[in-house]
Amino acid sequence: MKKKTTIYDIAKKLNITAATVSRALNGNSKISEATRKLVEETAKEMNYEQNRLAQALKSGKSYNVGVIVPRIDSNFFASVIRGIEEELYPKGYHVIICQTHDQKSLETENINSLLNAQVDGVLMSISQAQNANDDNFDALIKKNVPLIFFDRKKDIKGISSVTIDDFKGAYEATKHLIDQGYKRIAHLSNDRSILIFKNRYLGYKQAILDSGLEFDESLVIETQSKVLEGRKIMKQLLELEHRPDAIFSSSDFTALGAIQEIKEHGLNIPEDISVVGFSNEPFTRFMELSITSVDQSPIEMGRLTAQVFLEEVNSDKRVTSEKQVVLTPELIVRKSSLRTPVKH
Amino acid sequence: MKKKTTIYDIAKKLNITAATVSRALNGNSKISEATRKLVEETAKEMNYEQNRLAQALKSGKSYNVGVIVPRIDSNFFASVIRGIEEELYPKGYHVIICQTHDQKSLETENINSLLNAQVDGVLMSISQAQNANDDNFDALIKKNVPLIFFDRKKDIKGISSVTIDDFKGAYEATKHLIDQGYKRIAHLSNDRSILIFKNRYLGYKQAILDSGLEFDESLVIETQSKVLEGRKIMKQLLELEHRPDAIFSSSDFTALGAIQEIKEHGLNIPEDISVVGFSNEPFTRFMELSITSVDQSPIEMGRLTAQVFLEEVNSDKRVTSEKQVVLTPELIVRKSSLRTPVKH
DNA sequence: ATGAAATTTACAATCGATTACATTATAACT
DNA sequence: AGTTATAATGTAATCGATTGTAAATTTCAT
Repeated sequence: MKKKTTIYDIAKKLNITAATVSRALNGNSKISEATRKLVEETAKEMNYEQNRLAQALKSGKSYNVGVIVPRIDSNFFASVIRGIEEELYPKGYHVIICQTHDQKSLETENINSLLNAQVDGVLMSISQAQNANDDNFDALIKKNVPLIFFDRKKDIKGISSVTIDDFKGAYEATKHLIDQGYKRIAHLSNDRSILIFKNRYLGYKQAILDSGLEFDESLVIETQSKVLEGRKIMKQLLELEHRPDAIFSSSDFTALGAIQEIKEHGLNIPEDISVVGFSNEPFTRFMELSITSVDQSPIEMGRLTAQVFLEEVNSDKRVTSEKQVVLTPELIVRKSSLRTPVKH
Repeated sequence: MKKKTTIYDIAKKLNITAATVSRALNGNSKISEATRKLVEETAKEMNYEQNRLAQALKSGKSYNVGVIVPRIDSNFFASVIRGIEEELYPKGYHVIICQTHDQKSLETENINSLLNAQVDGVLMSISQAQNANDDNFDALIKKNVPLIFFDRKKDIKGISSVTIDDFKGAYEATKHLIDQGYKRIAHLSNDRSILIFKNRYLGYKQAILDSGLEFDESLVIETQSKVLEGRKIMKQLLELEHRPDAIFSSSDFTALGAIQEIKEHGLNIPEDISVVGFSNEPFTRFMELSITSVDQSPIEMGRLTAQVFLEEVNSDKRVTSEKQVVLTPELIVRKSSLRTPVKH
């Protein structure tokens, strides 16, 4: 590598001190207009670029933030990340993305690895908890590294978060099914120690109770957000003596699996069984049988998460006033749940 | 933040020098077993963690590498990244992921931004070129920062790359269509200044020529890898006087768009028109009408790319022997192109 | 013209880890 | 015992940028 020009090189060339160069470049008010201009020009001339590592060492800030998500090949997380980048890049931050693949061990590894890389903060969506302890976050909290949850959060005192109103999203999705005349609505849930899934479950339950339908706990099945899991569960449901006539899934992926299984059994959607997903993944729109889903405005979520981080990192006070931002979800009705209007 | 313990703290506690601590921790052979153990123990005791920034400054290595891709919400790129991470994490590297969204300007921005962050190398899949100049890479090359292309490459002297044999993949896909009896095969191409698209085009062309079919340049359409673009183009093709009876698309996304449009026109797949995509995105398998596609073994590609990087970065010699790794693609035949065997 | 105030720039320490070189302690050998 | 080889540790410079404090220079008023 060609050796980079440093402020010392500039200083030598101009017969001044590195200190002056540094101040000139940083807009320190104690520097005369004349030298500032001179310095800036020669800096450009010599292709000077600030050595971030040196600056990081001095300031204690790396201008790197870690983003931890279960996976990046879902449109939802990819979009959140995009939102985060849009907000953080202009401020000079870089984003290090880590995937947990929903494994607690990888989550731990990622956190340590990010701490080791001296990140200025961690924005994360937690993975499914194999067990209940939160040692993972302890390391972050102990070191006082700003931690912000988005979407999949845990309630931890003092930790900010940006989420959507999952209860409301689930409630409206379920209500939509009820309004369409479906009576026996199953719910494909997920690990309910993660709040979003708990809230989706609660929203579903409340909608059923509010409508006077019978709530049947046996129609709530906990599974993972994977197509094949959806198929497996749906198969079981279809074999029930009194099978459901609608599915509200907490994930688009399981919803997709369910749809495949239903078709394979020769049933029609939405005539025989209706399906609603969650997240508004692009494929829900692109399917021939487009899937009704709940949009979570992921880019907006990413932007907000980044903003909360910036606020925290820029507040010199240790006020750590925890902030809970909650977005409103939007139900997108598509073919998979829309019964053709009854013909007279 | 709690102040971290440094090697000086350890040194003070043991009444030795920071230098000794450093050497002990780094396994320098000039340190006695006794003090080494002592140092290691107290380090653990005091929760010592190496300050990467300081080390980076001293060594000139940041242990960060940049990965630039058009987007991360495609399974292909997400998987390549996963492969890269699997290879690089154990070696202590971190991966900074940047998206270009196929915009040249963002590509430029990302490269500069990564250089500014002092990355030790850049692994990238180039975005569509709005124009022909390669100034983007010049900055990297000039600074002698290891650059490695994967998948979407440009031929630049001295730059290594990891790709698949796109020609072969396209050839076999097209041959498969010909073998199925299709005679008028259109090709949805993409910016052919990017080699993968050029090679897919050439493979398609060669397969047609080899089979004795007539090659019709007007059946080759250049478009972008988006569902809606696929629809648009397909609409035009269907309006042709002598419309194609098969489509070989260089992208799964345009293939999907094409399929939607074909169905909307009341035609049957694969009876009336057959469709083959490229990349083996998960949705190609999950569709009710599963889509024939070409698998690119993305995780393997990622791992190999990372390996090539490690080789380059660890070779103190400036040998810069460029390395071209080429993987073999695999055609996955599915419903969208498989004619039911003729019944007698 | 002279002292005080204001402005500008230089000096030197610092962030934490690494490392060439110097120094001390220990062992070995004649 | 004396000399040398060897092992173990210390000293101090270095990476590049920042910043409190000191010093130099200029400006201004009298």
